[in-house]
Amino acid sequence: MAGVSTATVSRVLNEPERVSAKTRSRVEAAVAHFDYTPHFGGRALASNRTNTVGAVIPTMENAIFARGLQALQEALAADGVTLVVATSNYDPEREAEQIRVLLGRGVDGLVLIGEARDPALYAMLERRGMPFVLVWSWRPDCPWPCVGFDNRAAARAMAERVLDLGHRHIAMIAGVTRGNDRAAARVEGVRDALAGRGLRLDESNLIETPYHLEAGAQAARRLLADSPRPTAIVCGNDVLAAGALTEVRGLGLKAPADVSVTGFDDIDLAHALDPSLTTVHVPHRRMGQAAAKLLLRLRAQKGETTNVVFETALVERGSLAPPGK
Amino acid sequence: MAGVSTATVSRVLNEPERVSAKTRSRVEAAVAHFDYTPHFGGRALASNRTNTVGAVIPTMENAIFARGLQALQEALAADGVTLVVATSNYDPEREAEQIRVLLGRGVDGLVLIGEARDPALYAMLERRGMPFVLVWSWRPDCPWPCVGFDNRAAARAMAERVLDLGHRHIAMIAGVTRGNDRAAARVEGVRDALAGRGLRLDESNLIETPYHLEAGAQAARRLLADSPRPTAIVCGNDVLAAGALTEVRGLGLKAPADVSVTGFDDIDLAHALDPSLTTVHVPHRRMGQAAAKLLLRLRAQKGETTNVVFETALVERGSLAPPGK
DNA sequence: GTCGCTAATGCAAGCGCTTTTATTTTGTTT
DNA sequence: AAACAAAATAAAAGCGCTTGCATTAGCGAC
Repeated sequence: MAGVSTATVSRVLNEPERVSAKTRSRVEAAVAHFDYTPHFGGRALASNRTNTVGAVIPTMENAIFARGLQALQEALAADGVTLVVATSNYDPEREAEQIRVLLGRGVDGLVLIGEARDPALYAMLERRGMPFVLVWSWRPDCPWPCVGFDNRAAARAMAERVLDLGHRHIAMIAGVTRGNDRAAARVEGVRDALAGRGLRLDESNLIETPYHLEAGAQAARRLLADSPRPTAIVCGNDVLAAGALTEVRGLGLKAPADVSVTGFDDIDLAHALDPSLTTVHVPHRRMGQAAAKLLLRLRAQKGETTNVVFETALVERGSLAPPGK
Repeated sequence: MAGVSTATVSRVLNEPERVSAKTRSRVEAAVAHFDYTPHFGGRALASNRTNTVGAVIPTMENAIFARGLQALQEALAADGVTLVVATSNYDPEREAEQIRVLLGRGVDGLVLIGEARDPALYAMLERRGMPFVLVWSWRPDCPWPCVGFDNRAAARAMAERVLDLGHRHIAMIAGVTRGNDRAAARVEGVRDALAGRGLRLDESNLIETPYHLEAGAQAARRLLADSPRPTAIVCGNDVLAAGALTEVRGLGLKAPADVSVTGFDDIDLAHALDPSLTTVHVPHRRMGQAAAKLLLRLRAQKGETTNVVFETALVERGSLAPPGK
């Protein structure tokens, strides 16, 4: 209709500046008239690019990843890149499988949560030259491009604050650490803090459990049945902490008077609780944006990779107080 | 390597039963050996199918859609279909744009939230023969394939329960109704209930606001500044209700003694609150599964479409009580 | 007007797969 | 063992786009 070859149409769509203004407007008119959309497959086949990146997250069901993901998506969209999200349900095998699915879908980049992962998988990604970035996790000498924060140091800081307030009998409700370096690092951080005061987190004071409200509640029930009761429960995550708080109330106890509770992540819900939750604030959105930026850079040129580390902040709210207060 | 033509490889991958066991295993060995993944673009180009469906949701940031989406994704994955999610941030123009992006990505089906939408958009989808299903919304004579529940009836039932308990001065915090039929239907439902008792929801007792904790809190502050105070605040959504509850506490009032609060959606958080939230339970997961099933059917054959309606249930928890109790 | 140079466009060769059609192999029947 | 049918495989033609290269148009200088 515009009286030009398909090559010109292609150029109008992809590099408009290479086409004269006159032809371009004619082509654009035809495109608009026929409501034409380029065929994705043809495009992918010819250019060997899909302008798609994939992310595998543990779950969409709790809000932990939602905000960061949203920011990631927005930042990618600004560069015309679409985000495809898959979930692993915190299962390493399932994660590997989902990564394969995404590769099969021709993504040209990956965002993965955390670092703990079969080396063979990393090898495969490198062999294929697939750019990827790890988010949510960071440690001083991580060999992969990553954007995150120091889970261990943050957990340590939180536990130290709890100790500073005078707590000595501290229990922890952690996420499942298998295949989850963040959960594991948070446990280590708490151990670090306790060790600094000559204390230790023995087995009876540490419960690992999936990140669900109900699981947090159950864990709290078990911990609080102990005698003497712990005076503080440090949780690996806000959802667990929310569950714990609910259970504290359910047992007829008062937080923080009878037992203090702390969380991690600072999801919205944290200050809707009563008492509002003392937790570790994590800059979800900025992490998502930084991840997008880094991944786009990796994709464009195999340039140097600069890992990005964010600071976390301890947010003190009502759920933490000195013991017996 | 397997000594067969590409045609045979293709068959092994797509219709294994059409290939003899011997050749098949040879091909599979070669596939495994070279870690071969079919090229997505080639596939899409040749078969004109991407095995991808798109969903446009308002936001990932609050948990409302997370669970349903997760279920949708799982159900689609069981059929080898990948879900691509885009967000509109409750903005109709942005939604239209995202739909175009997804079409451009060659999705072969769409899941959209709610029904309110430019007719031209529906026309375009039909013209292209693009299968789609509407979720989260249902009304008796919806002309499009939909899977949802009757928001209006559910809101009405909730408001009637509030009235039954003796409340007469009822206020409402609703979501923004522009381009959001669910939010609008919920307001209508509350109006219906009030009208049934000869009452009405006048302007000073209805605040429309985005679905955020903080917005809910602010709205509650304004409503509770009224004199006399409303004895019950019906919220269009659990997040708003959580914000309202926080504010009630912040004002030094007690729920439900001074003011009852109700929500809608029954997100997890609802029973972690104190008081726990009386709300309308919505079968998110089942909705997601049903949407997947319907969409896959539509995609396979342009057969008859049976809309699916789910029942909602009023879940009474601590935040609702008779006035002054 | 012709020439040379650059900018704009067209030509045509794939990209890696699926699918129809043709051919070969295998198995069955007589 | 020949003849045939059925099953398995190969051959080859695209699918709709991008892109390197060839061609043409446009334009200023002589």
